[in-house]
Amino acid sequence: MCYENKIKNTCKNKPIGLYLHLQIEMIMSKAERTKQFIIEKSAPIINKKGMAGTSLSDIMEATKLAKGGIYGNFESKEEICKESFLYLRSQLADKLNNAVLQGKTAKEKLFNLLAVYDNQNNMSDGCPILNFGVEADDTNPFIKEQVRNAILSAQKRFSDIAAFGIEKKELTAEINPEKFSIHAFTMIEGAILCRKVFDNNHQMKIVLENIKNEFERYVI
Amino acid sequence: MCYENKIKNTCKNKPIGLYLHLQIEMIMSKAERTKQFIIEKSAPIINKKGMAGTSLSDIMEATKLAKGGIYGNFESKEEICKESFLYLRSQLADKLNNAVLQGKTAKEKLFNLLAVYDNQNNMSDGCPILNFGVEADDTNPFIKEQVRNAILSAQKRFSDIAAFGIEKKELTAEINPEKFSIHAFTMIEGAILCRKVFDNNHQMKIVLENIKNEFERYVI
DNA sequence: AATATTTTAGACCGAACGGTCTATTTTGTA
DNA sequence: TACAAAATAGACCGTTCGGTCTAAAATATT
Repeated sequence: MCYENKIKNTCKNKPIGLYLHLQIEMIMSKAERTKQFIIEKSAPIINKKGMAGTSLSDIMEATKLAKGGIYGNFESKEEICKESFLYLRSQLADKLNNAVLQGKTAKEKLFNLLAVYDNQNNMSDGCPILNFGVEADDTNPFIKEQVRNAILSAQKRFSDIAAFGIEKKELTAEINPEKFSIHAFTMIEGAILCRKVFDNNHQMKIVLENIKNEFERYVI
Repeated sequence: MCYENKIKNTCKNKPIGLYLHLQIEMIMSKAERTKQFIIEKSAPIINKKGMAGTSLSDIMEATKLAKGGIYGNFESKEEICKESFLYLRSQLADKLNNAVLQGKTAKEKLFNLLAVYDNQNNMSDGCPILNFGVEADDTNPFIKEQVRNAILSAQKRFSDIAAFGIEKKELTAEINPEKFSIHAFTMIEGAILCRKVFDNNHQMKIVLENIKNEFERYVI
């Protein structure tokens, strides 16, 4: 069976295009593009059904590729899981980092950041930190370590905002950036669990309001 | 192969013993006792490795029973998973409820309750709400519903304490029991994730301190 | 357009999966 | 102690698992 039109083949010798992602596509070999394609199709499924719960046939179906097409690009299902987590993590991190960058004041930065968590479309199959973290903690040391890094980055986003607020005399020095970041992050992860289990955003709203209140308590 | 000494067989006609669990053992048939035995051995494994990640051979190994011994008492692996969750949930609920009962004042009740969450031995393979909730949300409607119930019970424990505090004039009526319970519960679940991923209790300590502070803010 | 290289399809593999069934053992009753 | 009923062992079942391999197809190079 032919598999043309599955992955558009961009000739290496084409003139450099206007858009970064097209340039990247051009630099990438066919195999690299297929690899990326497999990750993009697999990641949401693994995020949803879990690593153990996702089979190779799930991945074959999502990509419309046969076994050979998968294993020509990855050496194991495990590798697909690892790369899927890194992909999901960076996708979400980009959104969160952008949101922070859009704000000028500490308050704007925080509120923008919280808005990303508020909108479940930004993590429609759940938070990869939560999903992979819960599954990997007892079974997969590599992913466990990646989740650790992801949590620290996520918390640093919060503590950086608090520190920025202190520096800009927007907040009193009494706020403890580390503690604030831990309160915010843990509550949000708990609220993500509740959002998935209850299929509504009720508890998330209350949690985000509480984080805002904690912040406002230190506004000068 | 013989399997005596695996499960002590208590004769139905023995005089009623002093201890409730022995009485219960006597009332139970052999099959009921074996069923309970299988759950007790399987639940920690399923809690740890997940439902999809636990195989029947894992359960056979843990119980030292053959396939027939398992399937004579359960009709599917799914049923073992369901009953394992209910078992883990009730085990933990008992500890938490007891802790609350030991306290006389609202403050004592809350601090006792938090102490249970603080001690990771009380949930050595992780929180079943978190573990089962994350896996079941997209794949298992029955367990998803049970997790919903478990979350509501866990949160009610917190809001009941706040309401009790108001009633006893220990707290101002300004505390919102529902919101307080959501802040506390979501933060603790997030902290449990961090505890498992970082293999330490650092963030849990900070979270519990924050919950206490929120409570103390309303103490009259 | 011809050719060398890369990539993919899909048949194939052994192992492990969840689950069934019957002969045998253990248990409860008398 | 004998016997009926209940419970278990383990061989067996078809299916699916993750993974390999080769011939064919697509791609890159000339």
